[in-house]
Amino acid sequence: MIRYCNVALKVPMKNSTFTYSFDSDEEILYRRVIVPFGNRKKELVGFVLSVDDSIGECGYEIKAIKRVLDDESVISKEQVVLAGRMAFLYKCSVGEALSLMVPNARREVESSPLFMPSSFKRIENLSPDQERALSEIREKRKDGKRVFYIYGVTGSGKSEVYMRLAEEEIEKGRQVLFLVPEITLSEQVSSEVYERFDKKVAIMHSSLTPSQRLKAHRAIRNGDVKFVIGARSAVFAPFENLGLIILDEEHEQSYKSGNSPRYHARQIAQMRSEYNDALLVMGSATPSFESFEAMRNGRIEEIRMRNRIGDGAFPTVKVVNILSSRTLISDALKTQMEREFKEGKGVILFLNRRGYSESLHCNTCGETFQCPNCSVSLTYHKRRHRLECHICGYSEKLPEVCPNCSSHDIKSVGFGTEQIEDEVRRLFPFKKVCRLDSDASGGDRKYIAKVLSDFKEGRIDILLGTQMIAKGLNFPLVSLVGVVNADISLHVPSFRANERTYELLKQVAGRVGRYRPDGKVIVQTSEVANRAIRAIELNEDEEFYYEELDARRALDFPPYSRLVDYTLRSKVEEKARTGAFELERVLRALTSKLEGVEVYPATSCLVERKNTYYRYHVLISSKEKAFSRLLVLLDEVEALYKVPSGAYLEIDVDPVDIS
DNA sequence: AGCACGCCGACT
DNA sequence: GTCGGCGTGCTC
Repeated sequence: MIRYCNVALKVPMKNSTFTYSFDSDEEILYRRVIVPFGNRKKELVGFVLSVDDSIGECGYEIKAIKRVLDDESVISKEQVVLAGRMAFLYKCSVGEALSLMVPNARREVESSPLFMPSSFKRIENLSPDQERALSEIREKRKDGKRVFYIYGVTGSGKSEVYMRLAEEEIEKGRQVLFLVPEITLSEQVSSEVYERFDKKVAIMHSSLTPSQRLKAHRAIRNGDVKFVIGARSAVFAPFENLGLIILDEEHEQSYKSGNSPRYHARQIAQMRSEYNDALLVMGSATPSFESFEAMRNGRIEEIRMRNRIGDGAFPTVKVVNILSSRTLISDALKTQMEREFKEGKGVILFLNRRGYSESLHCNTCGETFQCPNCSVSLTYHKRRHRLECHICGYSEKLPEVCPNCSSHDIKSVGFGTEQIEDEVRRLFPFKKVCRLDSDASGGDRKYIAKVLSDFKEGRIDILLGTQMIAKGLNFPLVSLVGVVNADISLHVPSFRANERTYELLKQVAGRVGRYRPDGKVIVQTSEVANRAIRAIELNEDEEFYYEELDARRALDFPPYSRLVDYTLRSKVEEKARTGAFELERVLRALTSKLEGVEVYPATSCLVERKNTYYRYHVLISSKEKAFSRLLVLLDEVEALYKVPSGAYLEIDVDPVDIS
């Protein structure tokens, strides 16, 4: 019998579902099929979303499904609902959203600093904070609350709270999803997880092979797996009976996807929690402003954990003004390092910039060495004798002379970890120094693990690194962390600069003092009066949030507004620019009657040219109450605005950063 | 996003 | 005269 199917295709059109006929009695709902499409050479893979015996009058020819790919359904009702909600929120097609949820699709790259949950071993004696957190969540859950946030300092023992909740859910026969910023589980930690959950565990590595991935999906879907741990994309795992989602390190940017559809794992987790009536427990020592505000107005239940387990104490923070300093390492930092060495202890130095110097300039003609593909200067990497673009990866041999005027008089401006390494070796010639950043490690997990264990065991005196050493790692013996320059994150032109700086410093400070009372943090900065710096110095966390929130409210920025960012790119600058102005006009007209929505003038992006593309963007800000009506209106953009040929339009709803 | 159709410039 | 540039429009 001939039946008619709605098939969702992975095409970037508003309506991505098309009707195809299918001449067989085979059950094909929620399976993938191969269909012809337009005049394309290769046929497309689509998802069958519904099957009907008849179809109404239509003005087009209905083509037949060529082949059925699966012998069972590969998506669930929940995932179809989720894809629909994603299409509406992120302005992608249903087919694009669904493609994220099946294992075979080319896997997206998830990148973020190292993350190592300390341990998943069961702790028998809970701290008072842990006991209270658990009973509060249980109580309020009974009262119908579903979304919780464990706002707890580093070392307060959030992990064990998560694990207890997970055990309880699994006991009830439900499944648990544990989201982390990045999976870098050591052998030891993963075997702890397997042991704790009776091997009914799936660890969603970014480096799983397609067949391992498929196997994991099957096991999750048929319930063999009870506990899934994974990064961003694991939020789409095909649970049949989801009872709990844990979102650890909620503030982490890596939860937001960098490519279309630009979903946020936190938002997806919210949707799935709602659909399944599953408990959602987020946690961090430095909540995002969105979540802080949500706790404040009661949309999320706040669970505080203010105390460190055992003898852990908060490090004392000393801020050193380097505004007029000529040295990279201040006397204060140097002196304290010497003291640490006298006690036989190691020191961590943190700097948020790779390479030797930020850029090179010719003193004769004034030329700055720029990337040929991007509008940024090239970073000098001394060890490799190369200039590199940190945006597109372009790299060239260090020129002997200025390519513009052949002068030898070239100076470097700004410093990175390589230069600090040289300086530290000069200051402490007899100490063992090791630099750990993505250049030094080359992403080699083994090498990283070796360096970290060498440092922990005292074979390295000074560990110098970027973000890579700032997060999640734990160094029990270290009592001094030096932040070489906190200005770098402060000076990025973003409304989140303070938030990012605060978060980073707090995380860095969390590396010391977890198990000791004498931790010290020295922060070198030229902005000693900055709110984020002051908050770290004085340990005034909530004050910082309140002050920064006031500033956000005054400017109508998140969390007091929602943002939608359209970016138009083209290799021809004129097309990108005029195209963006036209888009601005269309958006303005479209939203003119909508109260609480503002369209900002089109401007070039912060990095105007990226990977040979010129980029312009149009930003829309919306009050929460107008946001869903805005989303409805934005569905019209495709029809009202035609993208110039050779130009590409991308949309980012709730961007974490506007660039 | 593809892919073909279609209408104007310099080549065997 | 044709090859081919990429602007335009459609895809069940």
